[in-house]
Amino acid sequence: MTRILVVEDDPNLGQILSEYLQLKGFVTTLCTDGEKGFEKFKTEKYDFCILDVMMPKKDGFTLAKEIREIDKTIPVIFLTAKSMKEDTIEGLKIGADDYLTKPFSMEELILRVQAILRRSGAKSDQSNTINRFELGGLTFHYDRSLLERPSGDVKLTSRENELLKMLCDHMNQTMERNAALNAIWKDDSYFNARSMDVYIAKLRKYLKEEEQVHILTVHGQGFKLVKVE
Amino acid sequence: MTRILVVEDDPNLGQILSEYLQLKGFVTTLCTDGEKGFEKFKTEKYDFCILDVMMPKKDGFTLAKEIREIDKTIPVIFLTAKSMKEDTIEGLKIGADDYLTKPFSMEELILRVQAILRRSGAKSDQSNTINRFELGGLTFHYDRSLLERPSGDVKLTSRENELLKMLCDHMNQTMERNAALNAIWKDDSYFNARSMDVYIAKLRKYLKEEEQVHILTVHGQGFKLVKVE
DNA sequence: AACGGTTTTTAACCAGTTTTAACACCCCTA
DNA sequence: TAGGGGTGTTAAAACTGGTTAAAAACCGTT
Repeated sequence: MTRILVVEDDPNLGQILSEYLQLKGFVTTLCTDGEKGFEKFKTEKYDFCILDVMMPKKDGFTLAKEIREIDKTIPVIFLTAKSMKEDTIEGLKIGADDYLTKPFSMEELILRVQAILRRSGAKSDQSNTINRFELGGLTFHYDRSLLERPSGDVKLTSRENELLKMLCDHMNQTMERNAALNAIWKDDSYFNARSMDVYIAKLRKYLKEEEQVHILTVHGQGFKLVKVE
Repeated sequence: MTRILVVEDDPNLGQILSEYLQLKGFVTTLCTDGEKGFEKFKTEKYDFCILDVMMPKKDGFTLAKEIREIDKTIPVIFLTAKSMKEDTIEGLKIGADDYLTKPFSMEELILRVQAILRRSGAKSDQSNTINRFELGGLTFHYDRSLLERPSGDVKLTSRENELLKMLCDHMNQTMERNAALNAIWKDDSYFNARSMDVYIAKLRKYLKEEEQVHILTVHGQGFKLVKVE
């Protein structure tokens, strides 16, 4: 799971950006100015920042500088309206990982984010991710692809494992179909969608014995892993 | 020391490039087509790639794709005659770190190389590979091709040794099939893939007595050496 | 060059995983 | 309440990997 902090003062663009990233399987937080962005960054854990350069109250460069004081290695992409030389230089000094000049295509943004994540290696995906989930009387170990149950453990296949992980990451929230498909199947085609339905059925079978936990469908949207305390 | 692989089909440009980089303190290898470039990459260790996009036999994108299967994090700069949009997208998909459109100044190239190296951190010094891995109650000595076990040590053959090393280097992450095949077998053909499966089975047999450690398969992707603490 | 032991590849068959397909059912809306 | 799209379920098909053993390649020694 990759959590992205999006700070963009244009609410429309910010919304579109945020939703598109979620569709592609990322978890995002949107802030509309630099100060709010910094508050968010201090209270929650993020793996990636996408920052507008020109913003009221606190500009993107200043924000990046402050963020980098807390986390020196977090990847940062700047969004900038102009492609001026001094902007580029300034950004590089702070340690920007990439630049996008408005207007840009969503596809290009996604590709750049993925390129940077690939380069920065698995260290972020690794240490940040939760590996153990308590599901009532069951325990799910993502790293071991194992679901521990009183009635006997289940070795999960990789698809089962990824899907259950994603449901757990969205515990008590709706996990959108397209987000899961893009994150796990890398493509939200019709057949992959049906494939996912098959896996949901399998997971339901595994979880059946634990009454406190079940996967419910949100018609037309996705699935929700519900845990009753 | 930073070793740069330069693949450029124009011998004049390639020569100038190569010499200029050497002047700046880099160690370079020049290849004049994609196939030769890939051969070089497989047999020697590099820290950086500068690839021409349009080349005979094997273009820069294809080459980069193959290189990235072996080393996912190695920085790549493309040299391209045109600055077309689809080229950019295609390059980003593969994970380009930067672009230079011909003609470019040598100075600009150097600056971009340095910027990327600064960004990707001081991990260029990989000449010191780890030789000893603790696998629960077992100890794997790569340099001695030896797996120490309570029940008796195992002398590993070179394929066993390389494969176990690669799994250990990717501890708790997925080691991709193609990456291993290209790195160890130097070729990801069908039969080599099957050969690898045979070796995975052998390693599993050696590791069987240690419950904390096992190789699990990530269907369609590769294998993951998991260590439970 | 021929031998014997070791390592690696090839082959065949089997087992497990994932996708596709088909059909039934449900939910929403016109 | 009829219709269409979304979902549940099951089973077969397609694909990928596990296992074993024999064949081939390799290597040092004679």
